[in-house]
Amino acid sequence: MSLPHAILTALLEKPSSGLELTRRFDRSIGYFWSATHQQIYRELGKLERDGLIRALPAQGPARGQKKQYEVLPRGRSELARWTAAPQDPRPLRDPLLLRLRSAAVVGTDGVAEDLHRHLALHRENLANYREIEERDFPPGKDATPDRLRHAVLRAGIDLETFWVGWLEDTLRRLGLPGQDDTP
Amino acid sequence: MSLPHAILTALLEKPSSGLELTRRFDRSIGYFWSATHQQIYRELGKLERDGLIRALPAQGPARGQKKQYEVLPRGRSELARWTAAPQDPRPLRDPLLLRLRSAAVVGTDGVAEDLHRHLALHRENLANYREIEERDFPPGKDATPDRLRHAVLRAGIDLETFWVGWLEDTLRRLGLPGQDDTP
DNA sequence: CGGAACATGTAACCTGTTACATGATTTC
DNA sequence: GAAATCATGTAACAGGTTACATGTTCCG
Repeated sequence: MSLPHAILTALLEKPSSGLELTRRFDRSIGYFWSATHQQIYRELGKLERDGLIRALPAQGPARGQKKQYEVLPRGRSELARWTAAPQDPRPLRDPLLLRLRSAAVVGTDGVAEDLHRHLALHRENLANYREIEERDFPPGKDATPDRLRHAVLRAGIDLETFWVGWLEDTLRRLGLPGQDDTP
Repeated sequence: MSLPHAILTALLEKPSSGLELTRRFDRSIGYFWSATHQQIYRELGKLERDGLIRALPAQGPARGQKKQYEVLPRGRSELARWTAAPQDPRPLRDPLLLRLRSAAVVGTDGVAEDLHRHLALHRENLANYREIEERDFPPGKDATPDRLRHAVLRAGIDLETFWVGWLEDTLRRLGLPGQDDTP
């Protein structure tokens, strides 16, 4: 439902090949919409067949040859249509919360260790996002597109902040804080 | 990957029929793991074939007849195994953040209205969760299972709090706060 | 008896995941 | 010329969504 629109957005920001897109989905775009290269190639084929994007002219066989894509007018208007249309917020679906609920029934063996691991990962993400914020959004950049991209990054920062705080708190309340809960 | 374990948890908390499970997935469990009745019936069949749960003895035809399920020992140990096993945090995948990023490219038409709608929905959820907290977790309930369930609810509350704050902030920064941004 | 609500299911489809296949280019 | 890396793809499967089908019980 959203992958094609993620790809259209990425290609409008900068025309790319499949592999370049994959790389970008491992960095900036992937921070809020992840995708593997298999998904991306499949979707690129579909978008091309539907006339929303096209491959820049290239000769020779397909395999192993770089293929650059760009968005066609129909692709841009489809993206504009999707962006303007209302959408309901997706219900939360988080395995970690489910796991705590099941731990309330079958016991907490192994859970605290994994919460510590998650905590470390979220701290890493948070540090990473903060670096990006300092680098890409110094005070003063005020055009609307920048404000929108900054708002998206802030969401990432605030969500990671939430996880770090919640995990610290939960570990403390479980009485199994381990050795490194307040570094 | 997690639906069967959500169902096992729910059935351990209280043996239920398919429809009762569906109802519970619309309330408490669904707050962090949503599922439709079609998914649930499909999965119940699979869990029964695999010997993790069983239907309590009932005669007559299947259609239209209530069917109560309970967890078998193998089901409980599978749930315990899953709960103890490490899992990586799922990468974020949020259509609303993607939409803001695309709005940075194709324009913000229609976006602010929908952000207001989301804001109202998140405020409702938040009020709902706070009521549940007051009702189900008065100060003093301190057994570990309660602390775990309370931690899960706190995550819901904190996440909704994040969304409300982020949406208010984003609407303000976009300069399109509408009429009811600080009620 | 007829309609509403209860209750269980089937089928088709779409999206995402995992494992593997294949050709091209670079590097030693 | 062998190995590593770049680059594009295929196939099979798992999980989630949407639409529909069917029988039962309750109530006026």
